[in-house]
Amino acid sequence: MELDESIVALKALAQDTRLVLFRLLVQAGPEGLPVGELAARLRVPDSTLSAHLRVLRAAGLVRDQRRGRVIQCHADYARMDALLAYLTENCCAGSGACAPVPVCKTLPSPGAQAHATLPRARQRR
Amino acid sequence: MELDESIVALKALAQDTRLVLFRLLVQAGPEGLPVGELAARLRVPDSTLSAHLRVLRAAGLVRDQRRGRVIQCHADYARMDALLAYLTENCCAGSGACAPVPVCKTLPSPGAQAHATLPRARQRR
DNA sequence: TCCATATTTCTAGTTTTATGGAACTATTGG
DNA sequence: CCAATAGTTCCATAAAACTAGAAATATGGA
Repeated sequence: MELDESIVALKALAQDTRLVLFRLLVQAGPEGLPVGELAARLRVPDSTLSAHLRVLRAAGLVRDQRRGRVIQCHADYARMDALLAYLTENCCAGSGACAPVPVCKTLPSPGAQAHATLPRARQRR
Repeated sequence: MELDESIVALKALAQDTRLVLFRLLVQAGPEGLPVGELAARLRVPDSTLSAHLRVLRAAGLVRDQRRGRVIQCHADYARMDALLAYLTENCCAGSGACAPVPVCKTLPSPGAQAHATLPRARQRR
């Protein structure tokens, strides 16, 4: 991972709601959780949650897939590993003081890598 | 490290200038670098650099000591380790998908090893 | 087709962050 | 004490982020 991507990922995690959200997804395992379930657990309005999810998706930390009406989200472990590796290599190991990069063996995610994002919203008004 | 502290540390690193700045300090080793040297290398005005340093200090990632007129800054490796440990434990290992926590030590001590197990979060439903 | 459910996008208001000039503080040396 | 150097704080401005209601889109089922 490069500097720019790392910044985006760090920004994505550097916010209370999003860090808790991401943690929830990580703990939920490869199956992940539906958007609605996340909103309920975090007690945040749908639109707010959606905004946060967008940030995490843009950072590559969360992916999802539509299952009927429900969109199931899951953490991208490999991406998180890449971030940790970047930090360990560039902001820790550079000094020679740190242990080797932690290599995470990613569990194959169920299903896919596709974003279940809507095609494109029509202009309203 | 707790959630709040992690957020502060993540916010501190989630900015181009500050991440590069911190990386510089890490690479500079325990000696660190003077504030003026940092400003020169990053090509930012003194006041801007000072503001960034303040954020990194507040996050506990950078410390400094005055040597005459010069203030010498250095990275706090232990703090960075704590952040990486938090992320690994809470946002990675919770899934059982990741390797042990990387333990960085400022001084070489053979006894250290990673926390292998983690508090598993409540399963849903 | 029409309706209910799930989620996103739009929009606006509020807050936070980043930036840099100018003034201020601290330290050293003459 | 004075001047020079190293940093910080103060302040204003501009940009970005957070939040959430309302409207729009997507899907499945009766």
